[in-house]
Amino acid sequence: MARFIQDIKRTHSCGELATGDIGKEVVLFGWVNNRRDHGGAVFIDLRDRAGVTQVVFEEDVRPEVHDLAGQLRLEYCVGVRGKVVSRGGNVNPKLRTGEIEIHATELEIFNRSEPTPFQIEDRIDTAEEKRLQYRYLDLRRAPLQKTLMTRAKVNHVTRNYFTDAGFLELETPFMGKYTPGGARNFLVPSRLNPGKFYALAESPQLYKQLYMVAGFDRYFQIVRCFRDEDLRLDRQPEFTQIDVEMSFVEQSDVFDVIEGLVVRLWKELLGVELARPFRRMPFDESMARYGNDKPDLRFDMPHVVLTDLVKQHQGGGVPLLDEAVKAKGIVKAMRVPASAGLSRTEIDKLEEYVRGMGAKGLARAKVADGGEWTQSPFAKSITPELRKAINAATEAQAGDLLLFQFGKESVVHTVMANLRVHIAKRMGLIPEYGSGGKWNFLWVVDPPLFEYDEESGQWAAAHHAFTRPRDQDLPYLESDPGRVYCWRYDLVLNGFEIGGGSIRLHDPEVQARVFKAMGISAEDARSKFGFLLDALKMGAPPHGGIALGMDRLVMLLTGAESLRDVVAWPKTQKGTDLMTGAPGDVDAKQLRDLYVKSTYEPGK
RNA sequence: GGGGUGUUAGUUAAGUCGGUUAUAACGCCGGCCUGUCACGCCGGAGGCCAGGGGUUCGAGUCCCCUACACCCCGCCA
Repeated sequence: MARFIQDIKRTHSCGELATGDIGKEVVLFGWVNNRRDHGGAVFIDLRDRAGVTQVVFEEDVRPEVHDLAGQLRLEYCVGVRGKVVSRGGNVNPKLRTGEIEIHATELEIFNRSEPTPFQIEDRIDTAEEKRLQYRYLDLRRAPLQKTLMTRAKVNHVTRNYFTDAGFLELETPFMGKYTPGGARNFLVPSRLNPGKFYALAESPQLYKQLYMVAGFDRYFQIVRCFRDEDLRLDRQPEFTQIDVEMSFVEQSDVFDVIEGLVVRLWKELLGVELARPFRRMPFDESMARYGNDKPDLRFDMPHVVLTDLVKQHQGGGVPLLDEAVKAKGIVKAMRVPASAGLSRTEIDKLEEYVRGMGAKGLARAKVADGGEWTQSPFAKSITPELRKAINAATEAQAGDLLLFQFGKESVVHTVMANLRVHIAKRMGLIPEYGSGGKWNFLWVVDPPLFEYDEESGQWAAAHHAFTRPRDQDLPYLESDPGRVYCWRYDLVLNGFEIGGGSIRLHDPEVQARVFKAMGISAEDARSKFGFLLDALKMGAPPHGGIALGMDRLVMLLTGAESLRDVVAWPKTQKGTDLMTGAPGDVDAKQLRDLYVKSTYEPGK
């Protein structure tokens, strides 16, 4: 007797049969997506990753097969043999295969299924906690199947693109030496070297630069990276980067290559033709107008920096603003057009929202017909001159609402940046995915090389210590590090940073000066980065590169709301895996073998 | 480290001012049905209301603590 799998092989997927196949005998394998038992006839929607096909078991054709079909329940895994038949007048327009059905002559139940903890439907309304606990069931759903297929295709297109362009796909170690600065590393104890630890690579940065020194002048890798930092909607502790490095290039060469990739991805995955070149914006402008270096430019509603205006007017009669600028803080405002129609209650809610981000409050002013302010803590004391100047600077019209933040620069930027997006969402300025969508790509360029770290009182690398400063700024490296700008760039899409890179420092002399400006001694630099510093001294070519966040690309390509929806097996916000229970305990012997002892005391 | 939201059948939710036996839909179990496709009809089972403590004559409901999940700040060169 012929058996499924051994003798009866699958002939088609559940997503491909159409009227052209009518009359064929076919074999489908899959899962019971739905059943409708009418007594004399049993209808089964059979599902695999390609789609769904209706199978009919009729009592008067094969009574024993019909009886077995009566036992079928949701998610049973089965094989079916039968004939493709036209549905005649019973077409189901919602199914791709809805013009045909299979009249089954044979059925095998490969495996029954207990009732699943949640139903496998396209619509996802199950708590994420439950979905993650049974991720293998969650992944049976069509939307996640589609997402992972998109992910596979992104990998495929990327490999083809770079390989065609003469790049070599080369690997780098995951287990390396800990280097300070940057993200916190996951550590791996070394059994063979008691008391020593490997660090899991937070990026292949140093190795890819060394590939350049070695002469592999065009490198790429689709690579996992590990960072032991707190998680977010768009941050997982292990994530995938499309990592690229090139020799003998300047910034625009990197942009050309990456724009080419992105254009190809959007065309092949979405059929969308993107315009090139992508827009560019200096870092300082991005901070001033949008409060961060990853502005969502699908809508405008910019911030206006009022610090200088307030200074010119000696505080303009408003003690709070005066104090803020005297304490070296900044003052920013944002004009919310009257059309937003924010009620007083809604504005009060906004105040709660910004307090959660460290704001002390949310000063506001409603602009009246003559330009006067109402509903504002400033209304009584502000001088008409400053008020008029602010109205002019923000282009405020009657009915508009002005929102203010003042004080510590970093807080003001963060609060205003989030507020801008928050209000835009409420106003419906951000189009839904798939609604003709906007793809606002942006290169944020020319950031400062250093940022001042108030805790240590030191200038620290804003990104990493191997970024090349602008030649014209080199004279200020010692005298005024804050005005040294560099060849670093971020690629931003719709408010998400999807990539970042730089032209690297290949000149050992400048490198030494950068370390010095950062307060890192030559000995220190040697012990931490000696191998790279040596390499730079041995004919290192001018080089630069970039890394794209592959997970974020897929998230944006698919319209997913969270990185967890584009990662097959994601971690929770506390870094746990609800399915396997990782991270878990290990026994004492394992720890002894590794010369590791836990100091953790529960409850402390 | 900090701020916020949430946790009620297997799942998703409702549950009023603190009041009697905690509802519904889907799923599950039993029965009927040959054209359904969110099939339909009849019947049934299923709950430590996250856990602990408190207030009260009485708590799913009010208060406190804990756990877990999510969102944000810090952090993420």
